[in-house]
Amino acid sequence: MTTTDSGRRRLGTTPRTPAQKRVLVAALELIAEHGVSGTSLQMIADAMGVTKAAVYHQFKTKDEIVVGVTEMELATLEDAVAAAKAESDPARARKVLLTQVVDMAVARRPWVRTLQNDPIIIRLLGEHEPFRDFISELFGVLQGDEDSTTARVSAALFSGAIGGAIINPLLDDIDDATLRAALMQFTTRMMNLPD
Amino acid sequence: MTTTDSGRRRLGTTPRTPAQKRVLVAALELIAEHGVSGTSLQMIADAMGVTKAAVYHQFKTKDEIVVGVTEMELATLEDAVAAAKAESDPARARKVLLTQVVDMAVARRPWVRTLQNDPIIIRLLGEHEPFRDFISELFGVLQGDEDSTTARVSAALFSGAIGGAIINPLLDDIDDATLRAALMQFTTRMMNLPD
DNA sequence: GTCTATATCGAGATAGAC
DNA sequence: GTCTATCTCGATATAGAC
Repeated sequence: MTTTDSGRRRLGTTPRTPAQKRVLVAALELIAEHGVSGTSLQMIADAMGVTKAAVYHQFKTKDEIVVGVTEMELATLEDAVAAAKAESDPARARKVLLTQVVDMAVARRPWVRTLQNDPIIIRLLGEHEPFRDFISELFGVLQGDEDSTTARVSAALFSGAIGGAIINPLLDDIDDATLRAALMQFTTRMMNLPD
Repeated sequence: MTTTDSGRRRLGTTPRTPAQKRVLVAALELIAEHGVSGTSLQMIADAMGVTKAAVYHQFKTKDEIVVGVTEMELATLEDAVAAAKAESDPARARKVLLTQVVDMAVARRPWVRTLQNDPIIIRLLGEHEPFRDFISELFGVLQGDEDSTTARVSAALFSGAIGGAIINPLLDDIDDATLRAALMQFTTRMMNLPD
């Protein structure tokens, strides 16, 4: 199925040709490292071993590529949000979601920084409706459907700590498993979750 | 004086003409909003009401402007680091430093995101020796001079949480005082500091 | 689906007058 | 200290052949 329970169109269900997927994969890696503004179509084309014109044949504008890449990555969280919403207990729902978010963030360290901080992605997340809806749904679960200031600050601290810690050069030499464990311990303590 | 106890040259002591200061102030605001790559010299010139050539007369390259802006902002933390190092008790030293860092981060919300996440600033912080030395000194105090994995993860979580929370759109409508209090409560709990 | 070639624009940067 | 004018390069983007 391509729609969620709330009627929203699932992210990542846009049909893509193999050539389009190759563009998105190449663009993802470059954008994660250099940011959107720092990544040119020439760099993407070079990474693929083709010319700029070939890339333009797949996507009409650079914006479409950025949207495509963002959509592809956010899609990995769709299942986590769905699973969390299926839980009846809000605390357990948060636990389920947080575990998945931490896993995803650790597995994709470089991209998380860009997703959370690149000025162009930020603007995109605010202006592109499917992204807005998804983010809003995700943070809704994180806040446990209560709109207290404390809940919002906790959710923001959580996402900031994850995003910030994961890309801090201080932690470059810490392996994924250790980092994941430390982050889970931290988030569990911060957000008063069940073990 | 322009050197620290450890012999390092203090950041922010570079002599600047008034015209240079005007450039840095204009550049700071633009870079904070659009990132380094997203800020052109034309944008800086327009914001100042002069031409590009006038800007180039003050700084030979865009890189020098970026270095200048970064130096100017990091300089606001020099006093905090000095005060912290003057404390004999490591726990109290961290407390002093954290308080100042939180204050600075809250007061300069948009810039903190760029400082921590812009790819070009990141590279600069790693390559420009004065910046490397300062950052290293700052994190040294944060870690309390013990090199355990836990201390490093805590320091990284701290800086990530501050940076991430401060610019999260979720918290845009929370006033500075409330945000500062929430961050202090969080950091105190996270890093096992005295109240 | 990919190519060569090209158009157009804006970027960083410089020369020299005032 | 600022200006006009200009250079060069690389960016996004398009046209049309294979």
